[in-house]
Amino acid sequence: MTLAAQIKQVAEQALKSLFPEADIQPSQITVNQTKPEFTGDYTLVLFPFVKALRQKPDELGRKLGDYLVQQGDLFVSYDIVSGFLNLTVKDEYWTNFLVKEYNHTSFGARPVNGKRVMVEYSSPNTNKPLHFGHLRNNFLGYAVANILQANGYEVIKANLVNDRGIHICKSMIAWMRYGNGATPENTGIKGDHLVGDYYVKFNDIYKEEVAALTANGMDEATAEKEAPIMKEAQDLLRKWEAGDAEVRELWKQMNGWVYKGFEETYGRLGVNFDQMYYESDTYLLGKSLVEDGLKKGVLFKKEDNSVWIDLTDEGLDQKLLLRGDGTSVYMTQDLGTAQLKYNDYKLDQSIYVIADEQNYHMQVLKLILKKLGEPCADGVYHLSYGMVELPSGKMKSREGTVVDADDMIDEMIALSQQQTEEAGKTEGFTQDELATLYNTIGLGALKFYLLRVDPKKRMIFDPKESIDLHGFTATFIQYAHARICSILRKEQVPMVPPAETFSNFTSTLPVLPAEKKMLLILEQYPAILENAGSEYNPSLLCNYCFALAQQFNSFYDEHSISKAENEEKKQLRLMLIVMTAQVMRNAMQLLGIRLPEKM
RNA sequence: GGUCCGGUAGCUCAGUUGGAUAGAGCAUCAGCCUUCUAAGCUGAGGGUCAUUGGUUCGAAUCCAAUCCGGAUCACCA
Repeated sequence: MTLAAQIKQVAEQALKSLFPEADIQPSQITVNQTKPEFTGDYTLVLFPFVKALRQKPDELGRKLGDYLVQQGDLFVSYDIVSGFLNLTVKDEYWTNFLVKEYNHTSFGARPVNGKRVMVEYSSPNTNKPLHFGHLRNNFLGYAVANILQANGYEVIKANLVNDRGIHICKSMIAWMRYGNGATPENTGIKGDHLVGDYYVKFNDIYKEEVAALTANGMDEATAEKEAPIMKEAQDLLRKWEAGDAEVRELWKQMNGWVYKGFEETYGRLGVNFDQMYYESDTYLLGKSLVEDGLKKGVLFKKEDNSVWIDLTDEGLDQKLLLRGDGTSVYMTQDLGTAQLKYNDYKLDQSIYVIADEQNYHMQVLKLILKKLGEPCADGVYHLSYGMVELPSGKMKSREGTVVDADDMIDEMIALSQQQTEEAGKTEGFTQDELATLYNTIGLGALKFYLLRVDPKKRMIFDPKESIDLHGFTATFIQYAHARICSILRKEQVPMVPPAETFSNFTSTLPVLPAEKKMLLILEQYPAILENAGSEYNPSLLCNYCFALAQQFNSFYDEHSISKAENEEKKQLRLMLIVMTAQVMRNAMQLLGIRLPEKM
């Protein structure tokens, strides 16, 4: 149990035994960390009780404070400041905590809870390369999956690839018309980029053709439908659906190029998947669900034979589930895929990492599953995140106004190289080690930049401003970690010392303020990790790690570790920094960010 | 128009069920490297928490209304 929770419990007990006649609700008890300008570690707010107990705040505080200090073994003293009971925890608690946990490699992780959850993320279209917005999705999904795992869940990372449909046909038709047999091999262009180039080409030609038609007097709406290249793309889609061998062959080939490109990018990003789903396999699913729904009377048919669900009593609209000709729509296949996932893995929870533009769709999906009585319905959770936009607005791959993911990675690595060289910190590294270091710093900065903001908030990225390597960044945390490792190397203490290393440590001296600040924050890690899991919010770990590194840097500045005042302080501080580095590594690893031992 | 999300320092963002004088980073300014890594530390300036009203011992936080920004409401995916 966390210290804050313990204090809450002890306070409740104290109130009950001091005022047995009063009705104290646990929810009334608020325990906060004491503000730095007051003495104390944790603070109990007295106001909620003054009325019920008919006590003046300060009197109540004295009674409570006396009781807590005398009866319990947690506090050494208390202080009352206008209605706030500031409690100081015994040094003994802190040193015991440190000795017990300093080399605990999985500190904060929770035991397996027997629940299985799928995190679907990335889910790219195969007609273009990944851009900056996809990065947020990938980092978020990967981090949330790790965080849930650390919270005891069995996690399956899934990727539902949108490999069929009109978008890929657009790339295909442009390649057929203008490609001259271009391949990644004979052009040297990465496969996903090559296919993306033809997607852009399609849109250029399409625009020209529409312009030509309107110039001849056709109205725009008709022109958009009648443009030859669009009709050819649609024709291609029909052929694809009919199983035309030639079309399928080209489709397979071009998708193959894209997959190879994606694989490379995923590798650089450090993300991976346990289960791939392809829409070409799943797009026909869901029809049987619709049939069942009709039988159950949950769905209804219109005159033209199309199938609908009425959600007006939920404040929503009617939603189409099957076209008049019996073909399925997006929602139909999503229903089927939800069922498929559930049947494949018997999931307790199914998380979809999808941008907030699909909030309505996901809300409706869950609702329909519920109305159909599907067991997977309750577990469906939309992890909705805000889109990454440019100062000029949304990124549009059709118009080529995107920040490409591969380019961004290259830029970040180059930036970290440049700044490392400028700082003159390249000595003592081999070329290979430097390459690894630049990668660690560059990708760390990129990931942290995208993960540090509350997922549901949209964010604006200005490509003109490079991502900072100072302040609230991964670099800051990496640097603190490297400093710790440097001390440990010097003192010949392993990163994870065996239990006997500090077995002769005994605590006799007071814990100093800077030391206690670190212990306070370290003790809070398990609670932060749990929160990050229950809220699906990696940014909590970003904030936490930054605060921890900040605290360490202040500590480092104020107290020497190697040349501590005496042996006891040296040992205590070594344990302190061992644990700090361990917690940093654990938390950052969940975010997919590595911490160098030297930088 | 309906629904949902957001509005906190010049900029980017924290602020965990309502708690003390609203905090970080960037940028600006002033200090700190014969001492474990200065990618760091210390300090200063900078705020009508969009607006108004309400709830109460207490509101950035809860409620209502208004203003601004965004998303969505397809026989698209």
